[in-house]
Amino acid sequence: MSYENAEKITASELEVMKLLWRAQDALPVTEIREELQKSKGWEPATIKTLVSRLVTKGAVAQEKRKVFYYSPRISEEEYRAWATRDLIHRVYNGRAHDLVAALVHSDGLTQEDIQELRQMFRVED
Amino acid sequence: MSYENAEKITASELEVMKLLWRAQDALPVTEIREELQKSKGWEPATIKTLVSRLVTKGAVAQEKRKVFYYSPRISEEEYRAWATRDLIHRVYNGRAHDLVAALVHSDGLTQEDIQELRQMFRVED
DNA sequence: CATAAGAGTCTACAATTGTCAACTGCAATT
DNA sequence: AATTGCAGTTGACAATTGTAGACTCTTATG
Repeated sequence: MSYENAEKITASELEVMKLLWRAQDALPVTEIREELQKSKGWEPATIKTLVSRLVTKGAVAQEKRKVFYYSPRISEEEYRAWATRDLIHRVYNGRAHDLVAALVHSDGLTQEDIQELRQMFRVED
Repeated sequence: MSYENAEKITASELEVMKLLWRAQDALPVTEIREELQKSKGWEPATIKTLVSRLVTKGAVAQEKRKVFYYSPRISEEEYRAWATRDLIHRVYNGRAHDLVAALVHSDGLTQEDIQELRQMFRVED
């Protein structure tokens, strides 16, 4: 499933997705709750809502066992690709290379990053 | 004024900002309206709302003449920097170079883009 | 088997966003 | 001076988002 036509994932929902992406297997709500309660300070109810909305949106699959187990239906890479294209269109008027230019000139990259990127560009052909 | 503490600019509002960034001088609503009515099909009321909200948010300045003239208070570069940092944090867990990696591997860049980027990285030191 | 914990579902509610209409006052034109 | 058009302001309203409580039904445990 590509992210193309999927509904938009919101910032809060994205935190759930990131957790699911990090996990290798499907997770029961229990684990999702434990994690996000600690890291985000969210109430269990909030977490349950987010997971439900993600299921409704088709971004997360639920698998019935004793209890539902949840796993991502879109990969982090797909989402990243979409989010990046979205940024390029919305903010950079579709010019991908303007984004990279901005990156290079910003202080967002460390000297090491720049080195790495050079490496990357050398390797890519 | 840096964008750091400014309130978030929404997608619709961004269209107004882009117009103001393109214009060299401050613009009266008349011109903003004409442009966006054509390009976006928005009603005058909608456009007026967006401009007002941007003024309230501090993203746009109004200068009193016969009629108010509007101009950006934050530059496109500042906004781009902010939006890009935001993407990197939200989606790439703070790893700027992961973003570039994704870009390089995506089909978002043409072969020419890649050439250009190489150039960029060569020049940058 | 009775009971408690908590997963799953439903409902809620304020803030934000996308869209726009109505009113009000000034300014140009007759 | 009277009229008309439109800038500026206020209000509106539905959809989305962030955040969470309440209720129900299942399942593990005494």
